[in-house]
Amino acid sequence: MAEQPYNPLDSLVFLTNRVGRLLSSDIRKRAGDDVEGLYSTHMGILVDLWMQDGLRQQDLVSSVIKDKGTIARALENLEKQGIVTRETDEADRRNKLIYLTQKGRKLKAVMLPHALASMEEVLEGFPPEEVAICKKVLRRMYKRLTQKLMHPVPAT
Amino acid sequence: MAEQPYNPLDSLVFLTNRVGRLLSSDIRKRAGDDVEGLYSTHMGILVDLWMQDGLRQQDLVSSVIKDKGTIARALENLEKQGIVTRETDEADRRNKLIYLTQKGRKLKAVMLPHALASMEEVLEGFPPEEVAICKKVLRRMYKRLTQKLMHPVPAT
DNA sequence: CGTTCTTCGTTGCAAACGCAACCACTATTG
DNA sequence: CAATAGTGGTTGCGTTTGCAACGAAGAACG
Repeated sequence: MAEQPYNPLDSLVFLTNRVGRLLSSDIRKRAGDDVEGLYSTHMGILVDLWMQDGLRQQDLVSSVIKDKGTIARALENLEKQGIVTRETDEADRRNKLIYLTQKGRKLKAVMLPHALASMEEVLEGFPPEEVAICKKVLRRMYKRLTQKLMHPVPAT
Repeated sequence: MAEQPYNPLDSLVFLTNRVGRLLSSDIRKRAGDDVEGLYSTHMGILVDLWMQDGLRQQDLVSSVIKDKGTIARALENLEKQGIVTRETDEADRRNKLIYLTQKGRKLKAVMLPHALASMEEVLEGFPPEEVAICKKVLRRMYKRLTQKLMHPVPAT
């Protein structure tokens, strides 16, 4: 079999994964004590709740893309830290609705400057219109991938 | 304090992390049994070795962005599976050089079609020139972030 | 209604992870 | 060339993770 030509640097799978990890890691370093005890799963959950408070636990599972058990225990942890509360949905008692506490909402204001500072440094000197297109493409990919997750295409 | 306006969908940290995870997850599903027993850390290591065989273990630590212990044990696992070999570098006996076995190289050919199929589906209908710009921006970010990792800027 | 099927959250378990302490080897300095 | 500092890899420990089995609540069907 011929050698497969494949350069990961040309692959969006590789690039998004590595850049994502590096950015998270950079922001985490900047934040230092501000994120004491907050793991990447916790951050993922928080970001979702910052977008929309009161999500169902199941929404977080599909959004953060981790196991339900993992999310359950991460929420348990966040609840202990006083960052979120979990309430049974009385309209459908199977669901639990997750709400940020004041402390949880405050964390957003704490994290934001670190994230902005990191992005500014990394993107310095990049043509803004190219960055805009990059975001646009990623947003479209994100949308399509999450939709696919909801309605998986049966094997053909 | 005023409410912080922040939409994660505008943030490259959020987008790269989520899209990266979703793509990996999609490819993993497609690959099925082909990646039996291969975790994300393993895949990260393999991709690096596919780019350049015979890397030092330390190179993998900084590239995959995981703890040295984690990489050490992942390599131990891959070695047991007969996918890589580890040899002490006689030029500097502190280093260990990691080489793909034939089985390890073969995995590249196995994974590639899954990755390509996934990307094709996700990017269907996207303007190619926009995708190209997206990759270009990510590549630049990747380069800058890894360089920063090697030569961290002292706190100012 | 009662039975069955599905969805959502929890829990037990083994594997993987990050952190820190450690050992082996090399480089640097006097 | 001896003493010290620095780099690379391993190992122990507590925590997190994914998987699978389970239980509780609602939906669908007769």
